[in-house]
Amino acid sequence: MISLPAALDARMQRETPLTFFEYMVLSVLSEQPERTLQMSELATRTSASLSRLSHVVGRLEKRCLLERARVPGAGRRTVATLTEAGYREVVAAAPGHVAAVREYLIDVLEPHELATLRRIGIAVDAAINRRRPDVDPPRTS
Amino acid sequence: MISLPAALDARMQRETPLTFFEYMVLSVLSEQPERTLQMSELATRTSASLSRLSHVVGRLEKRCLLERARVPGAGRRTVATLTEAGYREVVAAAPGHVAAVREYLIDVLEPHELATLRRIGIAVDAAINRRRPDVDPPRTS
DNA sequence: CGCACGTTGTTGACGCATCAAGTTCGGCTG
DNA sequence: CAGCCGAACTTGATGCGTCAACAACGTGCG
Repeated sequence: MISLPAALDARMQRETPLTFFEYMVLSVLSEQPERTLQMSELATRTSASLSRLSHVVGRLEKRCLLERARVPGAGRRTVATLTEAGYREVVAAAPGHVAAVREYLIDVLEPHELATLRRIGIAVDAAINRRRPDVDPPRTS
Repeated sequence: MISLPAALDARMQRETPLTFFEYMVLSVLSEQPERTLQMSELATRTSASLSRLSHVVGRLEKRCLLERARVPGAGRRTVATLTEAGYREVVAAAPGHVAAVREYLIDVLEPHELATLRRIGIAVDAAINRRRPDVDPPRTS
């Protein structure tokens, strides 16, 4: 559990100019209808805090892989949209990412082990979010 | 896999003045005969790079939780030794750490799921270390 | 006997995550 | 309709991890 994320991240950065998390962000966007998603929605889908996402999106914007735009007349809502360059970047990176995950995880497990791992993930997530259902919560105490 | 380490780390830092990794370091030391271990050995047992360990040990030393000492006549060998204060710190932190791991992982799993998870861990570790058996390798290319 | 090399650690610079504070909206309430 | 509150982001400071370079120490080879 400790080694796997580190190993994946290390390998990704060797083969592509993308962090694992950056890849997740771009990847989620690429699957969206207009390649566009609101920041807070993007945050929950990548299981990141809004703060972290904002920083990362800021960097990705500087690298011209996506763009931000305020949604007028809708509070402070902001959407991020994948650019053409960003789309090409994800597409180029995808095979390597998939291969890494297969090599380190999927391919070394029996089908029933994978199924169990899936159940474990769901159970653990539930346990974590039971008393702390929010990421980046406002200070209530 | 992504959420669990973050959740554990967050909870530890709320309840104790120790990072999960700092806890591991102190904990490993506390189980040693003289509460003493060589840096490189400590690094492998905490699955960290020597560099990372050196930084962390440096900080822990500033906080007087352990001490470093060169071993004369043995290359550049250095050993870290837990102080009394360090020992008290681990002992105080231990129950919280154990409780957190139980709450988020152990207690939400069926025994057979836990057993499978164990096998998964071993398989994944093997896959990761197959072609990259060294941490912090010298640049050979 | 000297020096080149491998081992073992340490250090500094840099990048990323986190936390707390600030900002900008809309909506509700009195 | 005025002020207040919460939602949705952003920003800046701080701390940790990583990488590459360096440092210190034996050892074996020529």
